[in-house]
Amino acid sequence: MPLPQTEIPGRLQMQLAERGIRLTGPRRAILSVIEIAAKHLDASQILRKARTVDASVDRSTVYRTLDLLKRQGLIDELDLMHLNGEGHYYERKLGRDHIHMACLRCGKITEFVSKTFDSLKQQLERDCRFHILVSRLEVGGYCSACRR
Amino acid sequence: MPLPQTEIPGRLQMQLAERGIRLTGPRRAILSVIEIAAKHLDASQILRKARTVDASVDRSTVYRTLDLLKRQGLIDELDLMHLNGEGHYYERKLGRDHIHMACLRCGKITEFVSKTFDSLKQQLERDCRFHILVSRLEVGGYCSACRR
DNA sequence: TATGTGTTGCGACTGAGTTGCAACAAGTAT
DNA sequence: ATACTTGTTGCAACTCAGTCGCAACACATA
Repeated sequence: MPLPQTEIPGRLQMQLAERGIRLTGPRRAILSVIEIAAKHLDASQILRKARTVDASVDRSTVYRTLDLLKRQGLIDELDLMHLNGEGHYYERKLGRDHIHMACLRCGKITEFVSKTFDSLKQQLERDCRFHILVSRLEVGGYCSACRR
Repeated sequence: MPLPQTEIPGRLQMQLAERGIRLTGPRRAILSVIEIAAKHLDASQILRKARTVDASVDRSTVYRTLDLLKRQGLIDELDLMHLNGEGHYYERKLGRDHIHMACLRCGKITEFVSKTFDSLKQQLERDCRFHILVSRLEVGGYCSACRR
C-alpha cells in the first residue's frame, strides 16, 4: 500500500536526498521511526515500529538502512554497556556529542554534555595526530537514585 | 602512551584466590593467556591459545571465565569500534583507564592516557551524582599515518 | 512510460554467546 | 590419604544479531 505522502519530509530524508541517495518506501518508514523515537531503539524495535507504517519492511532492510545512515554519519551506534543483551542501539546525531551513562541496577540511561569531553577530543586529535570521525564514551555504574 | 608493564606473573590467579574463587586447570590456562597477551584478544583467540596449554578447554568455559573476570572487575571488555565483526576484545585492567583509538583505514589500535579523561570522569561523578564502575571511551577515525 | 540502476524481500547462512545437564575436580573436613 | 560437598567443566543443542546472494522490484531521470 502507498505511504502517506502528505507528511512534511523529515530532516533525515532531506539530508539523504541532498546527497543524491534514493528515497524508497521502506527507507522512509525506517527514517521516520528513528526521527520520532523518544528513546534509544535497537534494530528489532525499529523493525517492529517501521512495520506499523509499511508492513512489508524486512529485517535485512533495517540493517542495510542503519549501515547507510552510519556511513553517512547521520546516526550513532551505541552499546549502552550491554545492559540488555549483545545488540546495538541507535540515535540521531544532532548537535554535540554526549556521554551515555547506564545504571547497572535500574537500567536508566542518562545523557551528559560536557565541555571537558570536547576538550579531550581536541587534545586527542592534536597530541596523537588522529582525525576523529566517531567517538563513543559509555559509562556503567549506579545512578543518583540507586547509589544507596 | 605505553602502559606500566611492572607485572608479576600469576597475579590474576592470586587475585582470584584471595577472593576465595576456585582455581581450576582450564581457568589457569585462560588466565595465563590473558596475562601474557600482548594485544587485545577476542574470545575465540583466547580459546585457541588456551588450548595450546590445555587441549580440552571448551568455548563455553572461556565465556564463563570472561564473565567471572568482568564481574570481578579484573578485565575490561572492548568493542574497538567493531573494526572486525561484532565480537568483543578483552584486556587486563591495570592502572589508569585509557582511551582506545581505532584507525578505520589500517586497523591500528592506539591507547592514550589523559589527565583530562580522569577529570571528565570526576566531573561526571560529581555533577550527575553517578558512581562509575566501568567506563569505555572508544574513538574511530584516521591515525597519523593514514590521514591526508 | 520506458529505462537503467540501486533497493528490496526472501531465505538460508554465519558467528557470538548462552544454557541445561551429567560428569567431574578443588578445597576442606574426616 | 579418603570421602564429601559444592562449584566447575565439556558437551551439544540452542538463541539471537547480523549478513549475503539473488531474482523481482521501484525510484529517479529522460
